[in-house]
Amino acid sequence: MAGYSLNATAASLLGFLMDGPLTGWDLVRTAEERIGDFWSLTRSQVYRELTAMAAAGLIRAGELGPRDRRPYAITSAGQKAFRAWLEREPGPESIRFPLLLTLLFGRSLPRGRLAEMVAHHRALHADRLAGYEAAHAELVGSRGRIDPISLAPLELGIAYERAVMAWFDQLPLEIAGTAAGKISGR
Amino acid sequence: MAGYSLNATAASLLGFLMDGPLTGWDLVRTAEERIGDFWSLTRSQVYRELTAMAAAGLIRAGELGPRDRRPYAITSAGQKAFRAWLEREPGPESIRFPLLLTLLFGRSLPRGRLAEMVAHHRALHADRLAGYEAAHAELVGSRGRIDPISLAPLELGIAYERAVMAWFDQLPLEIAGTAAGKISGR
DNA sequence: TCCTTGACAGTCTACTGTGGCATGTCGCAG
DNA sequence: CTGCGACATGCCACAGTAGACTGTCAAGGA
Repeated sequence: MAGYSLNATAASLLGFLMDGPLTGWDLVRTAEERIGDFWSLTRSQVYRELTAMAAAGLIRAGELGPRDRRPYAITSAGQKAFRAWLEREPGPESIRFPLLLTLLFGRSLPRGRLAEMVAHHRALHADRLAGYEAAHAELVGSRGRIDPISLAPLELGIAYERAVMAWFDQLPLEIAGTAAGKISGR
Repeated sequence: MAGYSLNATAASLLGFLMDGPLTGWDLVRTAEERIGDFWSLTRSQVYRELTAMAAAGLIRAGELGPRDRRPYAITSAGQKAFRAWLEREPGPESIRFPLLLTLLFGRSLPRGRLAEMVAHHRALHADRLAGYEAAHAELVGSRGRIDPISLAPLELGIAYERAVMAWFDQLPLEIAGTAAGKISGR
C-alpha cells in the first residue's frame, strides 16, 4: 500500500479514472485515443494493471454490468498514488526505429528492395502527418479558446512527422531509389 | 532450426557477428555505439538472445577466455537467418514520450513544477542535439567520401532533435514558464 | 608487497510490455 | 432465429527493461 510504486501506464489509467469510473474496455479506448500517439499500451497490459491496482487498493472494482463490463473507481489511496507519480521527473523518451536497422545492415540487400521499404515507410509517415494536421486544423478551427496543453502533444507529433518526411526527402538516391521514394500513400 | 524466427534485437547481434566473433560484452558495447540511438537493448537481453541463438545453432560459442569472456561466432545457419530477417519489411517505429503524459495529466501540478520538468528535458535534448551535430561535423569533415548509409541515422537523429527543440521553444508560457525553458544544458 | 579501486564480464530475477488465442455476450440484419 | 460483428475480459508466451549480484583482472598508492 505505502510504497506501491506506479509505472507510467498504471498511472495513466488512474489519471483517466480521476474523472469517474470506467471499465477496462473504456480505459483501453480512452487511452488509445488520448495518449496512443505517444504512449503505447495493450489490452492485456491494461487488464493486468487493473487487477494489480485493485489488489493494492488503488482502485475498487464495481459490480459486473451487461457483457461482463466491470467498472473500476479510483480510491483515495489511488488518488494519492497518482499525485505522487505526477510529481516524479518523467523519464527520457524511447524510440525504436526498425527501418534504420534494416538500412544500416542492408548493404547486402538487392538494389530496389531497400528503396521499396523506404518508400513504404515514407507513405506511412505521410499519412500520419496528414492525420495530425487535419486533427490540428479541426481543433484550431473550432471557435473558442483551445487548451494549449491538449494541443501540445499534437504539435509535437506534427513536428516529428515533418522532420521525418524531410529526412526521407533528402536521402541519397542510392538508398531511396529513383522517384519511388516520393510515391504518396494515397 | 528451420523456422526459427528472429526478432530485431537478435538479428542485429547476428549482423555484428557477420564481421567476426565477438563476446556478449563486446556486442553490448558495439550495439550501444552503433544502434543505441534508435534501438535500445540491455545486457540481460543480449545474453539471453545469445544463449537462445546458440541453442538454435545460429551461433557457436567458443572457449572461455580471460574474465570468462566467451566469444560467439556466427554459423552458416545464422547467416541464412540473418539474410532472411533483412528481407522482411521493417516494423513501424515506436515512441514513448513520458513527458507528454505528465504534461497532459499535469493540470493539478503546482505552477513552476511543470516548467521545471520541461526545462530539464529541453536541456537533455539540447545536449543530445549538440552531440549529434558534432559527430556529423566530424564525419563530414574527414577527408574522403563518406558512406551515406552510415550518415543517414545520424541525420535522422539531428532532424528529430531539432524538431523537438523547435517544439519546446514554441510551447506557451503557461506550460514552459518564463525564460526557464531556455536554460541551456551546459 | 598488499590492498583498494574501478573497469570488465556475465548471471539472475522481477517487473513491464506485446501479440495472439480463447471465451463469452449482445444487437441487429437478413 | 441465425449468424455476424462489435463488445468485453482472461490468459499465455515471449520480448524487453532495470537493477542487484558475483566474480576477474590491471594498475597505482600506502
